[in-house]
Amino acid sequence: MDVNDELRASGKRMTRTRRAVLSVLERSQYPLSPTELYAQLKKHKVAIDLVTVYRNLVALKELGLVTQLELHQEGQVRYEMKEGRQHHHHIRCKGCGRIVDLLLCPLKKLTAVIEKETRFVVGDHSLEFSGWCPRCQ
Amino acid sequence: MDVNDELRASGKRMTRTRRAVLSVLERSQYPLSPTELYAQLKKHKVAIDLVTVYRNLVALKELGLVTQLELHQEGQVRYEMKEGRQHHHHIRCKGCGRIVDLLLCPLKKLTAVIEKETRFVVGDHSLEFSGWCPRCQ
DNA sequence: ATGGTAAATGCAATCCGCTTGCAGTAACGC
DNA sequence: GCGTTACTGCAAGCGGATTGCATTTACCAT
Repeated sequence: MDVNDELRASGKRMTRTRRAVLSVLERSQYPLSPTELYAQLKKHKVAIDLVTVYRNLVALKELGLVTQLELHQEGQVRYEMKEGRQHHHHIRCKGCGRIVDLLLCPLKKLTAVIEKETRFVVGDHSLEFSGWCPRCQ
Repeated sequence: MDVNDELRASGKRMTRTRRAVLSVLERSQYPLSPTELYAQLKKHKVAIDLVTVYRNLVALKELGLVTQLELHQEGQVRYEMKEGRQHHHHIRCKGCGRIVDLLLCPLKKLTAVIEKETRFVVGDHSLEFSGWCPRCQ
């Protein structure tokens, strides 16, 4: 089932702007904020309103095609394509803002411990690091 | 060195409003957002401006007396007294919003791994869980 | 291919958490 | 007490995100 079919399957449509949003997200090496995504679209001469960017991101998130993340102390959200990538976390440089993937998640076991101790059913977790990248140290 | 001395030591003062902010934070069983803190103060008939709450929280954070945290998908920050408590994380119920302390942090070793792999110097991390509490399941 | 309908869009306005500027107030060392 | 300067309140402002509404557009049924 390709993206187009997934959209249709939940009553959504593939539009000019949605295609453009997906395309920029797919090309990006790091998670984008709505504003950054908007800027990219402008640069590629795509006529689109910032509001439409926001609404498309919400739609794609609902569909499970993109992941929303909130980096520590950034005050904005970011999105990245899910598309086959496994669950992972990020580290952000306090100097230059560069964001790097961490290809690990150590929280499987911990989740079980927490569920036992708190009697919560654990849904999501959020884990983000910040620090200084090699260049900014 | 008590709170009063700590304030003076960094050129700050103990004021009526600051005392009230500290008092509410000390009494709270869970981390408070500035707005919640403001509401508590109103309830206790403390005349104070919301801006002053914000500014006091910044000051107390700079002094290292309180910890600021950002829970996943909440869109606001929270503060809790540091006062002898060890580093820990939280879980938040998606139903009722209740916040519970998790008295553990499994990230010491992981931090070393990350530093080796990414060549970042890791500063902070943020780890928050969300799920469903016993009552809301 | 075309017409109907509901999703999607653009624009303006609005919300909400938080910050800033500034003039007046008050803490506290002398 | 007095003077310095941190602190406060009020108003205004800011940035990210959301909402209302009239218009446009995707796409299914015909």
